[in-house]
Amino acid sequence: MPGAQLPVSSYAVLGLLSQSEASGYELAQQVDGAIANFWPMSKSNIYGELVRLEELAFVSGSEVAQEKLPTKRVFRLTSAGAAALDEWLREPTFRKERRKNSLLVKMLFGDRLSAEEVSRLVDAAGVEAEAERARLATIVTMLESVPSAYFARSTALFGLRHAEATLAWAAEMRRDAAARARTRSSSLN
Amino acid sequence: MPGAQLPVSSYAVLGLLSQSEASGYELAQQVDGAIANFWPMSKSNIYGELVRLEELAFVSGSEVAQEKLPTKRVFRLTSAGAAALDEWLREPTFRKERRKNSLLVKMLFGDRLSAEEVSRLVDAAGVEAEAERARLATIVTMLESVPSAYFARSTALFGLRHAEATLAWAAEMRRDAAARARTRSSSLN
DNA sequence: TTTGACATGTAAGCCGTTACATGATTTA
DNA sequence: TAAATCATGTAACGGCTTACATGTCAAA
Repeated sequence: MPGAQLPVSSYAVLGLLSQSEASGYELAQQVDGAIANFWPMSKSNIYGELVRLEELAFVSGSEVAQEKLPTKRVFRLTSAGAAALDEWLREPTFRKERRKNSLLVKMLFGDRLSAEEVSRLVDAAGVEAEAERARLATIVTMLESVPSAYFARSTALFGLRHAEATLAWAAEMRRDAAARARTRSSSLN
Repeated sequence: MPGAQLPVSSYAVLGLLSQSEASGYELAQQVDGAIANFWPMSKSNIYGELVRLEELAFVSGSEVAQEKLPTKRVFRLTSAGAAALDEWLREPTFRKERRKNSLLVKMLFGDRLSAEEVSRLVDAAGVEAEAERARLATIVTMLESVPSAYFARSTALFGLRHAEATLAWAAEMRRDAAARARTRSSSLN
């Protein structure tokens, strides 16, 4: 009876709690810092997961009073939670995530647009990808010198390579569009 | 009053209907053929969209009786539907799709795994990416010779470049893991 | 004095999935 | 005779989002 399958968000929370105990509020901050790049979670989502995980006894929360600040509930991973996390981490069979990409939906129906409008879409995607590329390149370089951030760096590197792929694609699209414009205008003459 | 924002799935259906009228059943088949790579939709999803789009008068359905086959409802795009589609297609501001990737969640917590277990994850991702690469490379090449499939090819090319990016990343991870194993064993001596 | 950080949650609702339900016809 | 294709949908539910609700304290 291997653990009931939980949403990935559950394991993301378990993973964070495996590094250090935290309140829901603190988890939300941590998510924005690291995981959000490839697994965004809203505040409500996190609080909801904590309820679920506590019912499963995968985490246990205890109130911690603070001076001059509201009392918070700090959660820590239980051994059952750690076992569930590790089991999931080892599964190489990540259910195939269908990557949804509305840019490609637009591209597919590019026939309905003018060449200029298509270019605008491609350029916008390129600009976005370049920003992402620069952002991730910085992070990857920074983490290079931090041995303990080996795995964090690897996730950023994945994003970097994919941003580069998008840029390469955009460049190819621009070249193709130019070539297309030539053959089309010549066939019109 | 630019159109109320509909889910991307609505526009995907409108896009397909802009190419030819079709029944829900036929749309489901078309989705599996092309769009599913970057915007999968279930049968129920499609039927649901058709209900919504018909209420909005973006499509209109009419029953078509068939010999020896069940009657079907064939939908065609209305001019209002075409306008809504084109407006959406032109928007270069695709709301940022959070690309969710559970592999990266696992990688981020790679510290909890042994080097072998991490390798297994990376290898599995590599195998999957290679299959995807090969599949898409074939499609891109095939569509190369079909001028009318220009945009379909461009979507496949995007997927191809991203599969290559994943492969490149996996290769880097393997190299890093090897280097890491060396420095770690030497520091243990 | 108002804004922002700290802190926790509920409510409503959308998008989408899987499973279920039905029924004729064709093919193996 | 069983399975697949054609054809349309409903039901139930899961995951997640946004907006709402509340309240203290520190800083600008």
